[in-house]
Amino acid sequence: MPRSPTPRRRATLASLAAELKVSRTTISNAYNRPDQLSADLRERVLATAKRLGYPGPDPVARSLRTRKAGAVGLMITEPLNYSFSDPAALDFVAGLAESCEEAGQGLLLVAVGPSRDVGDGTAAVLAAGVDGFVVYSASDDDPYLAVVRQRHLPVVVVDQPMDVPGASRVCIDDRAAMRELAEYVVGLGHREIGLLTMRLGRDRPAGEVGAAVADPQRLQTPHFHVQRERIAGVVDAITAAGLARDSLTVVESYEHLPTSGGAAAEVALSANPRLTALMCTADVLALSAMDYLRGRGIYVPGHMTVTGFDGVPEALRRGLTTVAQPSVEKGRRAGRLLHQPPRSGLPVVDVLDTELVRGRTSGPPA
Amino acid sequence: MPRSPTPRRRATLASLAAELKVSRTTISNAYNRPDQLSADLRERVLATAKRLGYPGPDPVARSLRTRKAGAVGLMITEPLNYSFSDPAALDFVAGLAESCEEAGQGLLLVAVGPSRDVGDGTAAVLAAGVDGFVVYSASDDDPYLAVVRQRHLPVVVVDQPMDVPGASRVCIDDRAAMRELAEYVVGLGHREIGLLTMRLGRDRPAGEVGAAVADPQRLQTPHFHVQRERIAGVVDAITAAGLARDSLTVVESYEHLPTSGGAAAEVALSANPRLTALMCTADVLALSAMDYLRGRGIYVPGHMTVTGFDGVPEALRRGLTTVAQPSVEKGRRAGRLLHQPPRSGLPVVDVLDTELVRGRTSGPPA
DNA sequence: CTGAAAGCGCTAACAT
DNA sequence: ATGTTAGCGCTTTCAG
Repeated sequence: MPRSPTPRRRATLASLAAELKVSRTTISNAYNRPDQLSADLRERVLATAKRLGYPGPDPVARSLRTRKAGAVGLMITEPLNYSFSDPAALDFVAGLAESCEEAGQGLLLVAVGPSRDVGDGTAAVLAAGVDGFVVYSASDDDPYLAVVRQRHLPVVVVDQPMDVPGASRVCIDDRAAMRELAEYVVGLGHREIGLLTMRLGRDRPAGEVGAAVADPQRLQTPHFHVQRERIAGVVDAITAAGLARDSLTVVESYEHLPTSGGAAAEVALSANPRLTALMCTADVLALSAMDYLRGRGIYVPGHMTVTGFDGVPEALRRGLTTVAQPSVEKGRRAGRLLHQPPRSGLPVVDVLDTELVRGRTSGPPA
Repeated sequence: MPRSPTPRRRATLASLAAELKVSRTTISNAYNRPDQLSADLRERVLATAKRLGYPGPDPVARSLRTRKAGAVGLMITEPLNYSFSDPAALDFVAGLAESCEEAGQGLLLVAVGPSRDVGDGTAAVLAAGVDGFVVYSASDDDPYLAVVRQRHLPVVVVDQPMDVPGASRVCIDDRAAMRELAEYVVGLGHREIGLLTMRLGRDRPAGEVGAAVADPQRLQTPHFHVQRERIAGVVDAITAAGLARDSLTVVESYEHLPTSGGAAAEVALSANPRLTALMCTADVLALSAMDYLRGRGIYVPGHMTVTGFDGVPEALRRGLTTVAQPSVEKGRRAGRLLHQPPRSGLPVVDVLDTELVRGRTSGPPA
């Protein structure tokens, strides 16, 4: 009569070996190197394993021994549930997931809400059993980034920050892309332009909520390289066109909510009612701004030109003028860089192409 | 002069202990139980750690010892990149991620593409260092599910399959929800109804591609409980209304692509041109079907009633008549069930509420 | 093809 | 408050 399939003490490789009166090596080989033992013996091992309810070598113990976790960690600074509402971020995750799947690796989403205390020794970033990290769009001074770096694991950065020694980076040329878009907008004749951007720093100025015009000082402390570059791109275009710097009204959104774009648009328009174009550093911002404008009876592009950035499906569907960037491919590349590091061992910077999409939300000023 | 921050051999807890001439326990305590040693000593430990580039206790070794991985695995049968294109699945993941974040746990996306060989000992499911699994909508006979169960870890099932011994389950009453929707459609006067459904089995009938009418035999072998129940719900309504069983044309879509709904609609309409309503077991199917219909000049709801299932944002925005289910909440509950198992230790079944959404895509037959 | 020995890096009891 | 002891479960040389 067969023994109970669930012995009190969970079966281990050792107990299986004892049961079969063979060495642990043999059991290990049965799982990891089938060619190292007779098919017959292997068969017996597997059968006994099933009988004893042995699930195969413990992944954690194996990881300890082999120094391979079989997974990569994805560090996102935003709360996870926000990231899941930004289609661009999502596409990125999908691309990364795809490359992990190909490589037979797991993808560990690391909980790095801004709320969590870094000092906490149990921080998930520290606890993650992974072979490397992908850092998605972190601020220059993200404390978690420091923690990740400390672990001495391979790191691939996506978008930002720029300067992580030893880390490869996948990005686009944000400045050039935004400049091209701004040149197009300026070329249409716009002279009073609003620029709605995401958070410029991890902090927010004391007492501020929602969105506010970013004063020059705020623009000097940009902890997010990407936003900085995109703003610079617009300034480049404006300057090149001989316009005054103050034809540009920059509004920073502190929150990343579905309605943030509308709120920022409102702030921009009350700061400068003569705006004829709203450029946004993300499609989600632009789409929300459009919803807001429609609610106010301001027609796009008749009364107001609106542009975005990212080229997410919904934006393209709605004809938004924007810069399309290959978010999915970013994810794939980031994964690949981790799974198959460059032969040289030196970090690489992978700059992907973007494309200006002239949609139906831009036109000459009224 | 301080030593090089990167010694050839990576610093370990033991080497730190040696350096400081204290026991390993003390170092361990410095990280895990700050209250167990003098603040002073702890300070010294941390300083030396920094000097030696010691990143803190190795997560894998700690996991082995404590038997906690600090992460839960999410097993999705579909390829990951598909899942990232279904908003309902995505919402679910977002909810799960949220609850993991709350619990300070990581979320490991396990690569379980249909392509991977289960026999492969390196299957990611086996290799995942996790404390439990969430199984999202797997077929009754999913081979990976068997593998997961073998690991003797806590398992929470979402939607399906029904019968996983020992596993809690989060679900909705698919049959009742679909029946209510079908009653509404029948109540509008429809007598020839098409039902477009996702895959009914892991396999597909030999030689089939795209979509095909599901014959009675195929309807007998439903490896997906959810689809089965939803179909049953429609049949319930039809039967209750005194209609013949053959007023219903069931079409099964074998692929899960953005255009699958349209393809299935085409199949349904050529199988029975007199259809006046297309009910779909997923919003993504319905939305695609609507696109198809529009392309053919078939107006909704004038010429054709279309209904969906899930209540994803885009569907609600487009006014689809559908059943809204709380996908995000499903994810949260699943996570919670894993992180805070019921006191009793007994598996629970958590049936969430759904809501019939009477949109603008349903009306009386032409 | 199989086995014996030696840890991987850590923490949990249990002293002291 | 700190140290000692004893593994967690596995893989990997290296010999037979």
